[in-house]
Amino acid sequence: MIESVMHMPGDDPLRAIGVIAKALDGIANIEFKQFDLTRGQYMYLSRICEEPGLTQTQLGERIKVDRATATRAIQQLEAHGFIRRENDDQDRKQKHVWPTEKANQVYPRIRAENEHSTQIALQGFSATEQQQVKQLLLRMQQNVSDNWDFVKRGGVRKY
Amino acid sequence: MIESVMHMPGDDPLRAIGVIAKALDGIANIEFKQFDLTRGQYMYLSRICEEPGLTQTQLGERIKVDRATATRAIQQLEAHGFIRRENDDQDRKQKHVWPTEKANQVYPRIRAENEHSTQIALQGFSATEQQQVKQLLLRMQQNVSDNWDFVKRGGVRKY
DNA sequence: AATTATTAGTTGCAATTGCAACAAGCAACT
DNA sequence: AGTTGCTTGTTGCAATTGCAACTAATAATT
Repeated sequence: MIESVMHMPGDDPLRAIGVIAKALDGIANIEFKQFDLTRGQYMYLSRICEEPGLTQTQLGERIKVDRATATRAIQQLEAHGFIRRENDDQDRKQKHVWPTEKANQVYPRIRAENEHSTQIALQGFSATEQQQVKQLLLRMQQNVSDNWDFVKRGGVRKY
Repeated sequence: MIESVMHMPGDDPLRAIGVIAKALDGIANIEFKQFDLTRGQYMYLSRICEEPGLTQTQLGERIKVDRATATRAIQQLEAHGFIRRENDDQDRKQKHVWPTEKANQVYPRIRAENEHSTQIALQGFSATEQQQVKQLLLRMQQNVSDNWDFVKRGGVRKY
C-alpha cells in the first residue's frame, strides 16, 4: 500500500512537463488563429524570426519534429507569405529559411502571448524560484536532446 | 544590442518545456510501437491504468486533449483490446474507462520507459535539484490548468 | 576517377487531430 | 409539467503528422 503510493506517478516531472506543454500548445494554437497561423506554426515562425537563415534541418531539430513535418510546415508558411526559402550557396541540398515582413509583424504578438503564459505559469514563484526553474529546465533540455536524435535516427535505447 | 540580448528567448522556460515534451513524446511513440501502441496512446493508457474508472472527460482534461481527440483515442484503445468502456450508473451521458489485462501487461513497460527518460533528463541533478524541479513543475502545471480550460471553452485571455 | 554511403528535402499513404455541428441526457428555470 | 440551457460523447470534414520511399547532392571509400 505504502509502496504503491511511493511509486505513483503523481510527482513525475516528465508527466508534468507533458501536461504543461500540451496545455500551452492548445492555448497558443487557439489564440494565434487570429493571425492566420495554423496548428504549431508559431513554433516555426518564432525560431525563424529569431534566427533568420536557419536551414530546415536545424529548424526541425530545434523544435524536435520529423523532417517531413518540418518540410510541410515550412512549405505552408512560405505559401502564406510568412517566410521565403533559399538554397545554400555551398551545398545545394540545404535550404535556408528567412522571415518576411509579414512574419516580423506577427512575431511580437507571439512573444506577448508567450510572456503572458509565462506569467501565468510562474505565478506565485519567487525571483529565485523563477531563476531556478529556468536553469533546471535548460539542463533537462540539453540532457534529452541527444536521446531524441539517437532514437529518431533508429537507435534503440536499453532499459 | 544589449536589450536585444536581454529579451532573446534563450532562457524561456516555456520553450524549454515545449522542446523537452516534444522530444520525449517523439521518443516514446517510437519505442512503444513494439507494444502495438500508436501515437500518443501511451498517455491515455497510463492514466487509465493508474485511475481505473475515469470518465472520458476526466481523462481528456488530465492530458489536455480535445474532447473529439479523446473520444477517438479511447475508441481505438477499446478496439485493440486495451480498455473497456461502461456508461455511468447515474448519468448516462458519461462513460467510464477501465483497463483490460492487456493494458495491465503493457503498463509496466510504459513505466520503465518513463523512468529511463526521467533518468536521462535529470542526469547531473543533485537530489535537492531533483526535488526542486518536481515541485516547481507541479506548481506550474496547476498554474496553467485553469487557463487551458478557460481558453478551450471559448474564453479569451487579455494581454 | 569511379563507386558506395550518407544526407537534406520531398512526397505518397494512412493515421491522428481539432473545429464545428449534432444527438442524447441532464440541470435549471418558468 | 414544459421549456430552455448546458454537458458528454460522437462524427464529418479538412488539416496536420510521421513512416517509408524517393531524388538529388555531397561525403567517404576504393
